Amino acid sequence: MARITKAPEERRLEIVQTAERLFREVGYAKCSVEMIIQRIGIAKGTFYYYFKSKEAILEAIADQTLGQIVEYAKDIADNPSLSALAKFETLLTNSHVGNVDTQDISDILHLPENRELHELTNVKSVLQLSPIFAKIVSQGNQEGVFAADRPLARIQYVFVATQFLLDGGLFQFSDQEIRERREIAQELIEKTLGAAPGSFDFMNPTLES
Amino acid sequence: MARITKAPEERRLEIVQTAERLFREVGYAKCSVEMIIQRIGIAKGTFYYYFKSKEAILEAIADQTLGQIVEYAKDIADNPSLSALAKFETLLTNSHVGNVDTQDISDILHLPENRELHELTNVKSVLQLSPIFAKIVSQGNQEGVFAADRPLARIQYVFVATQFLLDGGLFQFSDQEIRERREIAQELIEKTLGAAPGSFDFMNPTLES
DNA sequence: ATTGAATTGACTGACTGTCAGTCAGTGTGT
DNA sequence: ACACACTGACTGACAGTCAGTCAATTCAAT
Repeated sequence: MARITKAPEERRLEIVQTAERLFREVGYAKCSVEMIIQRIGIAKGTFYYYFKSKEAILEAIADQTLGQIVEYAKDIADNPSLSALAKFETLLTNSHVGNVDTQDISDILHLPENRELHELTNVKSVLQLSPIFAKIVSQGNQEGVFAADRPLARIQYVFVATQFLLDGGLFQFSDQEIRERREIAQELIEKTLGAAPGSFDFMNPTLES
Repeated sequence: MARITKAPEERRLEIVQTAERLFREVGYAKCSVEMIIQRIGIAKGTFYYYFKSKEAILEAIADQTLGQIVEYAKDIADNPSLSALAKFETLLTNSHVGNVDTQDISDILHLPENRELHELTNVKSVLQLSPIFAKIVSQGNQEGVFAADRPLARIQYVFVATQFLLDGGLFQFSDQEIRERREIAQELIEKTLGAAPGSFDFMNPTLES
């Protein structure tokens, strides 16, 4: 077959992007390496030249996505002109923080067959994002809006609960159940951080359109 | 080969038990159906005569274990001579409730390669156990030791956090980190249920041996 | 400067081994 | 003679390997 060489960067990206699209279309388990390489038009060996296993590329995709989110969160957290509460509002309402899934990738992750990847991503996102949130909590302590010792442990607790309970597919809750649990989440986050009741009202907008 | 026929019940149990032990020893993914049947001395077809897939037996094992725990929890919850707090203490300290894993099966579940099963079990245990806990919370409300509306949603929130955060392998925390997070957990559970500070001291025993 | 030999590293694809799952058929108790 | 437990060779699919190919790059000799 005609041999086409590309810059490693480019090839790697090509493989990642194609794999990502296929994982979304048919699910990780059902997507064979064969499918990926045929779609691109490369040989089996090329795939394994870049990735040591099929799982490795999955992690690469997840890490890449999470990396973008972490970067975004850091930007917000380090912005000196925002109050702690404003930072929380930005991170929790806008954006995909607290919900690892980019719009694009969320479908993949919520397929039942991708449970494993999903949990992996959830865990990683908690571990990487919680220190950033903890920093914001410390800022809030200094501003006097929070009163929370051991910010990291506290943030992790509520983060995990919110992440795993409210995040997409895991618990198959109805809209009503989700709404109720989000209200509880707000109350508990406020209590956990020692914030005034209502501080996190943005989590439960009363939609009057 | 010499053909040995057994009562279906017995055969089924034999398969489940052997599979359970092997999953523990080598992990679910790395344990082939071949291994299981060779250990027992049956043919491939026999395995598939009893279970429609490899995953099916995994679920059977998980369900069986969870079933025992749920039954135990129900017994405690329905015991009219125990106070709500006593019930919580029994369920949270003794036993494997809030930690699906039986001593025996916990090793399997915490192998990294069994992440999928692990999450499955965690989710199922939350869904099945939380209504039981919610009942105890209602009892506590009547006794005046708790003040918690929407008990189910509340319980699920703290349950998920505690389960996913503190349970075994997921977050690879050190002993020190676990201890700190358990203290936070106690505080938040008390706040969630509107219980007096210290009500759940049994969660963090000061060990003076 | 030009040649061409040596080296590198991206790339190939036939091949291996493994495994989940199937099925046509066999033995056994009632 | 019937049904039900059981058999094991077989299939198809797949992840991963490896010996080798090819083109670009480097560099030493002319």
